[in-house]
Amino acid sequence: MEQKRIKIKDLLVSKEYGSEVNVKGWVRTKRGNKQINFVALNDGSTINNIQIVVDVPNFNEDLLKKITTGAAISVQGKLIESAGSGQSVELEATTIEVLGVADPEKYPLQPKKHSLEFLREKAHLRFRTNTFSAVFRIRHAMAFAVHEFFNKKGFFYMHTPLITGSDAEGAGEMFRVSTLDAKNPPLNEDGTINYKEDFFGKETNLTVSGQLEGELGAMALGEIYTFGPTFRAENSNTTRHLAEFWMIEPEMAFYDLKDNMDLAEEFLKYMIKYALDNCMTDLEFLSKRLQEEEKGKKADERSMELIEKLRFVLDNDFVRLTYTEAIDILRNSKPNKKKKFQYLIDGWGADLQSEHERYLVEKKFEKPVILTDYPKEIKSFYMKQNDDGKTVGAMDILFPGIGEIVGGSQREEDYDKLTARMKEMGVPAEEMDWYLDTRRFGSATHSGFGLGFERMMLFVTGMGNIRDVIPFPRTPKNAEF
RNA sequence: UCCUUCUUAGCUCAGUUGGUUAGAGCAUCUGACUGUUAAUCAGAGGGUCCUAGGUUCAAGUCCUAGAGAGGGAGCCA
Repeated sequence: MEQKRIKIKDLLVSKEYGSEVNVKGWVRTKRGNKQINFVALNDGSTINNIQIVVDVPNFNEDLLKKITTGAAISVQGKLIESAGSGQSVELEATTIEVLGVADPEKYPLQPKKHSLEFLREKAHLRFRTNTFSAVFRIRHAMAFAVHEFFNKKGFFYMHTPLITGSDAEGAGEMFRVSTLDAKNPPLNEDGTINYKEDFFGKETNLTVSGQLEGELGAMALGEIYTFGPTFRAENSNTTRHLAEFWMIEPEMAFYDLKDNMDLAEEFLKYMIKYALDNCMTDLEFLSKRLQEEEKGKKADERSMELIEKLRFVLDNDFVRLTYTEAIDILRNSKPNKKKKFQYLIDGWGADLQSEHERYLVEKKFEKPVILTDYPKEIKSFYMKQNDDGKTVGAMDILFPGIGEIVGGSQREEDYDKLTARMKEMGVPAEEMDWYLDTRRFGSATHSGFGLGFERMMLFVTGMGNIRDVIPFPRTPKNAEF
């Protein structure tokens, strides 16, 4: 009689030697000789494999031939203490069933190391590798940690729309949503497209941010957060941009900028701690992988060991400084004086380039930095205008190796100041009447921020390319699978 | 979008100044081996040298265009 299936993760810590169990999974490797075969089997529950010991004379030769890398098999067997070194337990097979064969001539994943670029082209199968199964188990844990953190704090998870009728969010190029015939759209008399005929009777796009809707929720429920997909049609080709990514956007009534920073720092540390507490075997694997990869580099070019890096961020306060202070530090910095920066800092007002952010985070302070109070000219219309008339209550959190991971602000709560700023920046107030109602009726101090989930994933897993921390990346010219 | 590097076997790569039949490691297959750990050893099969033009007696190698990929920059999360 077939036993109930046990997951390999549970089996590996089981001490019930002699018990009959069933495991199902995918073959990683098979090796051996005419008398004995060893099959490394993985079912995705853990990065570790169970070693199946096959006494060859007891099995049909054709059956054993079908057990190749990638095949799905079901094994009935006896759990025993391993006779070899390298694992503590193994499964002595009594019956084996091949559930699905994998032609070794055609199966793309070979029992050897593959490049991340190659696996990106095989994104539908890369879950079956150690690296990607580790990354996506951690991704699950991080998503769970997001909800756990906010739920514990009494925040409400709010679903903001993915299709938006507003094009004033001001966070970048948008993807049009339309059911009109692209070849023959209905036209107005002046030749422009008549969107009154479209599905929603107006121009609609995929959301670039749930923030504005999130503010509506916060100004009633108190503290809310969103966690959902976000779409940007920017032609960005970098290791840290996606056209479709997941963003977490908390929005809190009665929080000022400092409260906002405190929450963001606590949140980031919570996620890191969650990974350390729950994903250690996967982190250890990724750390080892990273170190192998960096073996070729010089000692001073190597990054801090992954787990050490996570603990370091967890144990240290983030540096907090204003934009103005940052400019002073940068202006007097060695690379600026020696003209090593590509963009030299000479005055106040310009946006920081990534070389400047990297200097602050990786050279000067060597820990995460929260920059606040940016010039109003380089920030969005909804940010709280400071009393100096020059800066706004913005805060960006910069992480080593990643750059900007969080962008947030205290929101402008004053109706007159907000509308004046919208006018200056050409934001159409008529379309935003619903948003302005929060300032008309019961306005109050409130703040929020956005965290790019995949950027957090980059940091926690130590992966170098954002395409490798989301199952099916969408980037310019690429929407496979 | 800009700058830059790359595209040769299933994978990772080598291929000299333009010159005979394009190589290696791994993977695959076959064989050997009674406990292997990326098993080991021996052998075999495997090529649209990214695509299209061009220069030349002769192009994987030089030139032009295109496609795709990596890295960096900008935009940002």
